[in-house]
Amino acid sequence: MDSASRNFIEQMGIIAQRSGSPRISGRISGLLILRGEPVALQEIADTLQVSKASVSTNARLLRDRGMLRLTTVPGERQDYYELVPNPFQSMLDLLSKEMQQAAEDIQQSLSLFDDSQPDARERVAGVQKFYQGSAIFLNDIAQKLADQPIDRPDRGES
Amino acid sequence: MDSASRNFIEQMGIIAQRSGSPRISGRISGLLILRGEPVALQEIADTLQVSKASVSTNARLLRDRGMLRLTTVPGERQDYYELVPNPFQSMLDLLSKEMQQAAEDIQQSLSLFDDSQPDARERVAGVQKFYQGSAIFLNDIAQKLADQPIDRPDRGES
DNA sequence: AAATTTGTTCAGTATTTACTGAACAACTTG
DNA sequence: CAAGTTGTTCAGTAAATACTGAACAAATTT
Repeated sequence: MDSASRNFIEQMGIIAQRSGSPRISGRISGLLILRGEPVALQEIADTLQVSKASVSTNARLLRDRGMLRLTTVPGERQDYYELVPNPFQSMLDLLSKEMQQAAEDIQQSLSLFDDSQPDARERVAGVQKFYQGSAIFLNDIAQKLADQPIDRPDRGES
Repeated sequence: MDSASRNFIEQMGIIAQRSGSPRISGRISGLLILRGEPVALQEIADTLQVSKASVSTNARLLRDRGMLRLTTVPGERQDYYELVPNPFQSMLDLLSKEMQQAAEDIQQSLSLFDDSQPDARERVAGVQKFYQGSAIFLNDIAQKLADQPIDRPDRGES
């Protein structure tokens, strides 16, 4: 593997880590972005020089976030992973859902306040609005992103 | 302190933790949102039942993020912390800067690719665009948020 | 200047998280 | 059905992070 690719993969690992995800998950994304086609689990492990246990765990994490999907190859027994058509849209979709969750948690908390401290209640309501609004905004961004996929030009379905 | 307030503070702690920040930093934000006025460092520590060392460290973290500011009270020796007028705008501003940083890191990485793998290079460029675009979007959201502060109605300056 | 107040830093600890190797389960092939 | 392949789970370990108490520094008061 060339040094530019290695650099990109490591970069993606660092970015993942900065945003609170396991470094390996970022590296996996990086590798699959570079490849642009399905890659076998064992090959991912070999290329990144990590255990297949880690690849299994982190690939599932990314799958749960909707960024990867499992594919199979006729006549092959191995699992292949590839990017979904618009991985970052999926990422934002999930982020939006998390913000929505936070909004609901605060909404719940807000309902516990009585009228004895109207100002505080008002400010909590403001926080709730922020999370609610952010969830919506993120959703909007994800929508706009749907028009400019980052992985492959196009591929059709069946 | 009433149970609604305690609940909100804990909720903010959990949300902070979910997004990769120390739980205490979330609790401090929560407390200051409820209060809506400057609170002394020692009082924060007492109220949250954590060491003042933790409050000192985490308050600085929040200050670095632009969410809190240090204020002083005439005739008082203690440090007082309060929310800035629009704490969540500040938060998004910083998030935007981080995305911008990621965009630049990938840009740097992108420049290392030669013409031998045009497709991969193209996809990396797509990732770069995503981060770049997200940084801009976040900035836009922050701007819109500037109109609806969440802490106090208004307060003037001097 | 001694005593007091107050915030920060730092060493140490506890907790959490990431990762690995090995055992296992499911499945396929001979 | 024995042998081989492949992914997952789990126990254990290594590494990172959060937090505390204590020492310290800076400033104020007596």
